[in-house]
Amino acid sequence: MVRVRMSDVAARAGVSTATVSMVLNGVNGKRISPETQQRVREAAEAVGYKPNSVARSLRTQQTRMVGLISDTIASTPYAGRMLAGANDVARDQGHLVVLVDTERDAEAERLALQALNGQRVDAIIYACMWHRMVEVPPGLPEDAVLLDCAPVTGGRAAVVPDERAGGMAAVRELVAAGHRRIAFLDAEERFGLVASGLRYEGYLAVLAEAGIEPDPALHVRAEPVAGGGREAARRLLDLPAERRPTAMFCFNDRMAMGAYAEAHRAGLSIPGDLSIVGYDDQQLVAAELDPPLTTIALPHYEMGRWAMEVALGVRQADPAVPHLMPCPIIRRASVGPPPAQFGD
Amino acid sequence: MVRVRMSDVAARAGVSTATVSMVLNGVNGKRISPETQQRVREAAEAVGYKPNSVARSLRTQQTRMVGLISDTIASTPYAGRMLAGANDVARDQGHLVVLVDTERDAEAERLALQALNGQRVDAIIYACMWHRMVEVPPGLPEDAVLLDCAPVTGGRAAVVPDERAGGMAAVRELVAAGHRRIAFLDAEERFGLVASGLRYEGYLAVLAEAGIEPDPALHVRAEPVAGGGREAARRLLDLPAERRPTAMFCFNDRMAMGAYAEAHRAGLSIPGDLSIVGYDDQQLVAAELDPPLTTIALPHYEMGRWAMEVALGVRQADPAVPHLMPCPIIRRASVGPPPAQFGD
DNA sequence: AACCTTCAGTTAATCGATTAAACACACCGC
DNA sequence: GCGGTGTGTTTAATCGATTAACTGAAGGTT
Repeated sequence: MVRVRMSDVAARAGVSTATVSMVLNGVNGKRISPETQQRVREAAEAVGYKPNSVARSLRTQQTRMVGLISDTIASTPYAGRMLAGANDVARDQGHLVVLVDTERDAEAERLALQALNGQRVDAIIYACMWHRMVEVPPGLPEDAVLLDCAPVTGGRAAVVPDERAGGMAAVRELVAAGHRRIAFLDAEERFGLVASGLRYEGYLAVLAEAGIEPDPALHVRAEPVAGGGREAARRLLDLPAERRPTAMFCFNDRMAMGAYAEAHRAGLSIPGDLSIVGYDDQQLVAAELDPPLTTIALPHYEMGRWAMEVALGVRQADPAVPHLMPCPIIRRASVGPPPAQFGD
Repeated sequence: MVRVRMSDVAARAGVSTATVSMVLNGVNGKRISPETQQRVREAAEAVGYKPNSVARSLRTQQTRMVGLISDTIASTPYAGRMLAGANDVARDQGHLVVLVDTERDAEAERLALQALNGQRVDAIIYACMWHRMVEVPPGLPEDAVLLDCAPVTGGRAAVVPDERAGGMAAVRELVAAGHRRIAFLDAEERFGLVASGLRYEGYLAVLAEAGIEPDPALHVRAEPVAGGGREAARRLLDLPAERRPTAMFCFNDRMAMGAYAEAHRAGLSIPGDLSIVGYDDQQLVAAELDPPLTTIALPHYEMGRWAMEVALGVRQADPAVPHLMPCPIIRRASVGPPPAQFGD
């Protein structure tokens, strides 16, 4: 791996490095004769010249690198989709992404920010792997973009999923199928999930628009994992027949997985006896349940793209209010009409 | 964000930039009086000096950045664990990781390599998200490290999971519980998974060491997803009672998920009537099945660490042969003794 | 007194590009 | 013959650090 410098190209082409630079960068204000351009290009090709971005960055004050600080890359399967979205945009714009995982540690965050600042990255994205409200870490540049989190103080470009609309889409799907007794298997409040309140708002909004009186007994809370979903489903199925739900909207796909298990135990078929909608479109799971789960997808890829587009100035953002990214419904096979005795 | 240069610190402390550099970098061969050191440090603190790594890199010819080329960050939930391992080591060594996703496209790979080379990263890791044999892309430096893949031609430092040992651990667990009729729910050959052959080798090796004659009817293949697992399990459970397996070793957790479903349909309890072991320890799934799945974990985090350690020279690797990373068994609740009538 | 060491720093070259300003030359008009 | 204009290219400063080589003063030796 020999290092070829611009001066090597210049020497071979019999010109100065200035000329080489202008030719190779296609500087348009300057006029270089076509013959010289040709010679320079051939020389560069011949010696296998590859520009040294470090030197270029020093001079131009841009590194064409974007820092991506994330609170956890390891522990969620969604992280990849965000990274992919951000990465695709970065690539198209000729940028590279520098990834730092801070594991939600304030000191690590400080260090990361310092390192990225030292590397003079052109922009910074601060990403969370769960939709959260965050205290913006001190030292985060004004123009940093927040991804899947919103600043408690406001005033930063940020993108989060439109959880309320997602909740509405889920419940509308059930209402459209004819259900009127629709349960919401929510996460317990102690987990402090902002998604929980918003999805519930969506749930209530659609019931209202459909003229359905919400039944408090159908809003149950549990741990947002399969076990919790199972337990919540059991409580609902234990209700007297006339108060029992014909459909369940689950806070996430894992709870839906638990609800499936409990439905099977109770001898109920899905969607014949019970319809279920999840949330997250968790890869390797939602599509593999039996029957495949109708769910609301979290738009991680799109949010990753959005954040990178704003970071690189391809798109403008209003820092006053977080951008709400739509959560599309993924229709599979877990929703059907309510059982006959409940039909109308 | 004012840019403070070293010369600003030097001016404030009344010394030259050389002195500032020596003090701040703790160059030990050089002697700077304690008082001067003190003054320099105070000046640096006062003006908020942060070194410009771009300039430093240009001079020292090291960037303290490592390139990580991956074939897909988006589509697998394991990617995060690899990244986390690599990232942790990089951080401890004062390095940053630059991530590029090539989506298995040769042209994108070429571009990525060129970009990383241009940025003069100190090392390169080439990562796959499924254990594969790969053609090393042209232009990949000699000292690049392969992660979760092995070069078809050999000769590069590489790390892959020890699939054979993992298969052995899985089957030993079942043998130890008393099973003798153990099925292997394998992936179909057309998927070209190197893990498949190796896990099967492990399966056969343990049967041999336990003195169990392998029954070809118990080696079934299907698509390595839940549906495939279900179908494979059905074929096995349809066998006449005396040839039916009492335990199933599944190629992956998704197939195990299908096997669970089929077992329930057949009215079999796990692990009372049927024991199951998976592979992958897929997050958000293996632990959430009911009962929680005993499985073999893929050591993604450890492989990520190993690769980064080798890349940064913290650890030596033998390029002649890929390093085999152990796959630990994760004991949960899906393995028990065989049903009484099969006991001995 | 002449010479050598040691100490505490400074000077200046260097890394490899970019780019404003200067320069050389040809051509043109009067 | 002289200034003006255009063209094509070079010169040299610059980005912000690192570091080998040097300097100048103080102290020690013979």
